[in-house]
Amino acid sequence: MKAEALKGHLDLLLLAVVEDGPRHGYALMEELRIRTADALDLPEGTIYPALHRLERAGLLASKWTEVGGRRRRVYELTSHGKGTVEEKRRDWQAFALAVQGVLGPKVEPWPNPA
Amino acid sequence: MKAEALKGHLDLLLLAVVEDGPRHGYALMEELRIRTADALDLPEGTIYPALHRLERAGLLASKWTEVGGRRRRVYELTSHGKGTVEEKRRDWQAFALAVQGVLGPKVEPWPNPA
DNA sequence: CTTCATACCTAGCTACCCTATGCCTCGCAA
DNA sequence: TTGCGAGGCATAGGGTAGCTAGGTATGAAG
Repeated sequence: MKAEALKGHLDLLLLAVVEDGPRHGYALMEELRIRTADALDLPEGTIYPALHRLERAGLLASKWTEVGGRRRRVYELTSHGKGTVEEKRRDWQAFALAVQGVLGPKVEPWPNPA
Repeated sequence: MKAEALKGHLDLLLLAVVEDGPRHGYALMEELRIRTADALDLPEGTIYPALHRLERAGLLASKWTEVGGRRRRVYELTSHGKGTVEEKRRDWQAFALAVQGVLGPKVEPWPNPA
């Protein structure tokens, strides 16, 4: 997976996971890796700055916690973040549909679970 | 459509269109716009440098033509480009599937034409 | 006691898309 | 005949954002 591919989509991924419940950075990293079967194995230098950016943007809020002597910064969606994640979902769908449209009928779209 | 969303995927889009037959830059621009119903309306400053990059990388080859007093640079896929576009298609599918997997069952995948 | 996993941070690099601008021709309208 | 829009190409410069590589610290396992 080329690095550039992720650009502009990472925020959505992080927000979407946090949407399922508060998470700390390291857990987000792990969860992205597992939910994508190692397709997205993002380094810490990607995750942490992104979280800080999202917090600065008011989409996430964090608080420090202590678990077994280890400090964790736990993030959760703000109300503004909740709106934004839905917007970004739609943006992704539009983008993916556009790309798929250009690629044409040669490719198999992924299976429809419906 | 945020600008960053495209990063790392433009090459595939351009190669995929040229795969359908030789095209010049301006035509590629128009075709991307039309095939995506205006979802991807890319400026010239995006298209032309990308084409130069792809040619330098040996994926495209160009020749100048003259049509109605207007010079056009027409691009076509090299054999190396043909291999690369297939590889990039697979990369895109893997990436899109990964993102969709993270987004979870909340979103409707696009309709399956099959 | 060393190593590994957990857990956080950031300066600097790099890739690449976009803005803004410039150049040229043709066709058409004022 | 002078403008102007569309067609057609090009590039310097800027901004964004992910990654590399380095740092700090704890707890568990060897």
